[in-house]
Amino acid sequence: MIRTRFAPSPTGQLHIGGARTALFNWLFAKHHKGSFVLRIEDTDRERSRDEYTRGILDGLAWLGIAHDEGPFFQSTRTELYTEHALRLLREGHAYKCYCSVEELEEKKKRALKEGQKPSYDRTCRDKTGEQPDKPYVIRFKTPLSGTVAFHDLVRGEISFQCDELDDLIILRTDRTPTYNFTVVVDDALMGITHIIRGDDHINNTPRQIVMYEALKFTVPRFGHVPLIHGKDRARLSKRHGATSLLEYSDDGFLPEALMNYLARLGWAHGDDEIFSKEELIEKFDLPNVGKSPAIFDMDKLLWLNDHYIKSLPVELIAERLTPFIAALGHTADPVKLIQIIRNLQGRAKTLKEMAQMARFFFGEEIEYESAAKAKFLTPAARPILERFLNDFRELPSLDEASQRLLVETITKDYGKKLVDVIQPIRVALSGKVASPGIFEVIDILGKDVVERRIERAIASIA
RNA sequence: GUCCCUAUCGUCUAGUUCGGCCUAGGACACCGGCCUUUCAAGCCGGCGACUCGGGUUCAAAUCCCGAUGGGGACGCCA
Repeated sequence: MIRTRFAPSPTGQLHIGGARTALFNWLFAKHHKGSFVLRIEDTDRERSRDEYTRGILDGLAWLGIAHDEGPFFQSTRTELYTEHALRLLREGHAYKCYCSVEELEEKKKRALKEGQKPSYDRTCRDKTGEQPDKPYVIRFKTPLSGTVAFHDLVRGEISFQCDELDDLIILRTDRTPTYNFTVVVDDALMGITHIIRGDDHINNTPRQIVMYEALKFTVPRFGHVPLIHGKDRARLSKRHGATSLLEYSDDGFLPEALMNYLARLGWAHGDDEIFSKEELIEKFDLPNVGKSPAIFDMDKLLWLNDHYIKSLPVELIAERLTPFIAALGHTADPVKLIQIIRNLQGRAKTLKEMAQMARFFFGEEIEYESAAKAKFLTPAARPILERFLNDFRELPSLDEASQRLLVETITKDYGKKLVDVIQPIRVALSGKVASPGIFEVIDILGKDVVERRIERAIASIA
């Protein structure tokens, strides 16, 4: 059975790149009827924070990615790593290194200056004898020669010369394990069959493979997916806008849209653009993943979000929109809310924007946009509004046909165009020059509110 | 500096495995038109790319080599 994992470190928010890696792992596992494991790599105790772990968990849940096993925390598994590190030491695959941080820093600087690669010079590799009073780290004995090659599931053959690799620290002075070691131990012990991760890990792969071999573990398959870049073609970071997954939630994006977008970043299935979660599981596979980095394109995400706002069931949109309405200080009548959404679908690209647009449907007082008032709430418009108000009071029904007849009659009587009558009304009711269809607005607002707002608009002209 | 990865419209990509069906397809964005009570949406149309140079071949976006561009990695971070 295929087993994949997502192994973030809780040293920051779950960002778009991480989320996509998680998504690919999850889709790959689901596609092959396998299992998806979540593991939190919190071996850096300085920088790991519980709030980030929570953020990662919440983010994945929001996106709709559910892990089958875990979350496992590396901080609870330290004995395991120590045990295997000691085993390597015993079997001659690792050694104690007494070099101090300062010495190493010095050596590196010198090497770089002389145009050499800044890797560890293996001073302690062949030293014999203990130095009981000195602190030490345990380093892995990387083979000195030969090549390490592997078949990458998205890139094909990749090989490295062993002399490019240096002897990595696997246990720190304080006996805590380091990343390249824990990842090997855990992936092996957890039975991970396919490691799908960002291509920034390609360089780590040969180092890890030699450890798998020394530990006599089965080497898993690797697939390195390209990183996501910002507009400047550099790795995505804070300055590229919303980078935490949950920020997209707060900004009014739908998880359906984000999942669809993320999946299409670096992966394609012919010319298809729209994929439900089920379709993604059915169609996703590693051979279709591209090799070059993709640039995050907000416009396309917005387009997809817009698409899902229009196509998901209104009830679902209502449920998702409610918190945004609440954030603006309003509560919506469920029936009315559905009506409002139907009129705003196709106009708003995000839930946040939709709530903003829906604002005038709520509350008693509305504010006029100054440009709108200046242009349409004019002395010239006053008689039209008065006439409308007068006739509207007598209107027996708010259905579109009755309303249309009324507005058209006024238009004809004044020798105007439809737009000349409707715009002042629109501003009177919404405060803005742009709104959903005016008859729909009137219907949603209801007779009383319409009358009061027209009265107020007339009074405002004065 | 060294190593590794990568290269089709502005962006995401199809096509590359098995060279001809590619005068390179789709989508986003952009521009124009239609529709129209505003704004959107929708519909129709337009702009727009095989990084470059050598090969191989009757034929190359597709295969080979090189250059260049871009990215990543070189931590007692993950």
